[in-house]
Amino acid sequence: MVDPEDKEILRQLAKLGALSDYIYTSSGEIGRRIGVSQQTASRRILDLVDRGFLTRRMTPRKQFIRLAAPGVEVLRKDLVELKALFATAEHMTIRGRVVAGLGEGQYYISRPGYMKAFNEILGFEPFPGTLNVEVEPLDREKVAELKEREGRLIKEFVSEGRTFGAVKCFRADLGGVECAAIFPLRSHHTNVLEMISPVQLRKKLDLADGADVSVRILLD
Amino acid sequence: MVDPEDKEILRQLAKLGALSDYIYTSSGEIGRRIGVSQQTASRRILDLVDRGFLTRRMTPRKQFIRLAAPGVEVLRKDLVELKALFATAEHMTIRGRVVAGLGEGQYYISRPGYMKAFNEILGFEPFPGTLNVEVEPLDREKVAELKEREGRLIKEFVSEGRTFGAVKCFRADLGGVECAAIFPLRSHHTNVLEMISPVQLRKKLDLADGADVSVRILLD
DNA sequence: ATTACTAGCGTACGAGTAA
DNA sequence: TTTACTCGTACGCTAGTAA
Repeated sequence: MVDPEDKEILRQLAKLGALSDYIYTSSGEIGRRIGVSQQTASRRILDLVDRGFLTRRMTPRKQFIRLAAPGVEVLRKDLVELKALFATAEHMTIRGRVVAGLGEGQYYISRPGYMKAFNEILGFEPFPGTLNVEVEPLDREKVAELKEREGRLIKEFVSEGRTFGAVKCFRADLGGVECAAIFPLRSHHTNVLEMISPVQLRKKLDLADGADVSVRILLD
Repeated sequence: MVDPEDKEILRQLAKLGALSDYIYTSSGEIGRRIGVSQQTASRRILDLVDRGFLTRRMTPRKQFIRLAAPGVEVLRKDLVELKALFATAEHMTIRGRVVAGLGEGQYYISRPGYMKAFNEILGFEPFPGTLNVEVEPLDREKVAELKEREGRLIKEFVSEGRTFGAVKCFRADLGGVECAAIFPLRSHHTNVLEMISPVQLRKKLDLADGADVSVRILLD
C-alpha cells in the first residue's frame, strides 16, 4: 500500500523533475519540501527505494534520484482519478414537493423566443407549462448554490415590443424523465424550482400537488 | 496547512460524491475506506470541519457531509499540479562526448525519402551528416529507456530498389541549437547518440572530437 | 558536505465507552 | 445504530552522531 505520505514525497520529487530524469538532490532538501526532518526524509526515501517506487544512485554528497515506473504509475493513477472526479462531479439532488403554479410559467415559456432558445440549449421543445417544486428547507442552500453556477444561459431578448429577461437552465432528471430547471435571473427565490420538460411531467409521472419528488440536477 | 492525510479523506469523500452534493455516510465507513479506525476518522473529519474544508449536518445516525469550497479547491489544485507535471514531464538530459562518425549517417539521411520524412516529422531539413555522441556510461540506461518510448516514427520505405529501415526520432536541444536524436529501429546500440540538425552542429558549436556535451531530449 | 543509524520522546492511534 | 470523549500505548518523529 502507498500511503498518502509516500505520495507526497513522490509528488515533490516529480515537481523537481524526477518524473522523467534523475535529479541531484539531498534528503535534507526533500525533508524541507515536505516539512519533515532530514532523518525522516532519508528513512522514507530508503523505504520507497526498497519498495521499487524510486531508483537512485548515491554520490559522496547528495544523490541522484528519480521515480521508477511504479512510482510514476502512482501519480498517474491519482491524476486519472482526480480528472474523473471533476469530470463527473456533475449532479446534485434536490428534494421537494409538487405545488400548484401560478400559471405564469406557461405564458412565458411558450413565447417563441424562449422556445427557440430552449431547443438550442437543452435540445428539446418544452411542454408549455412548468412543474413547480417547493424545495425542502434543508436543500434550499443548494438552490442558492445552483444560482451561483454557470448553467446554460438564455440571454434576454426583445420581442413583441417588450423585453424578456435572461434565464439560466440546468438539465435535470425527474423520475427518469429528461427535464430542466429554469431560473429567471431576476428572481431571487430559492424555495421553488420551476421544471420544464418535453412532456407534461405532472401527467407523465402522475404527480398530484403535495407529491414528494427528488430532482437530479446536472451541473454543466 | 493541509497534510497528505487530510487530502486522502477529502479524496475519498469526493469519490463518494461529496464534491458536488451532501452524501449520507458514517465515520466508520470513511475510516474503513482510508484504513483507520472509526475514532480516528471521526476526529479527522471534525478537524476538517473546524478548518472549513468540510460542511456537514448530523442526524441521530450517520451524517450528511460534503466538501466546502476550500476543500474542493485543495483537490482542484492537486489536479492542476498533476496535469502540469505530466504535461511537462518531457525532457531527459543525456551527457556524453563527441566522437568521430563512420560517415555512414551522411549517406542515409541524405536519401530523399528520409529527408522528406524528417521535414514532416521534425519540421526541418537536416544538414547531411550526423554528430555522434558517445553516451557517458551512467546515462546509457536512459538511452535504453528512450528506445522504449514512442518518439516520432519514420516508417520503413522502399526506394532506389532497396528498403530503408524505420527510424525513431526525438526532438532535442544541444547547446541551444534545435536538433534531434535518431535511432534506426534495427540497431541496438545504447552507447552512441546520432544527432541531426538543420545546421552543422559540429561547426556551429565548435565541437572537436572528445568535447563534452549535454543533450536535452524532448519526450514527445 | 552528505546518509542513515540509534535512542528517546511526543503525538496520534485505537479500545473502551457515554450519550 | 451512531458520534466522539478519555486514556494508555505504540509508532514515527527528531536529535545526536558515526561513517
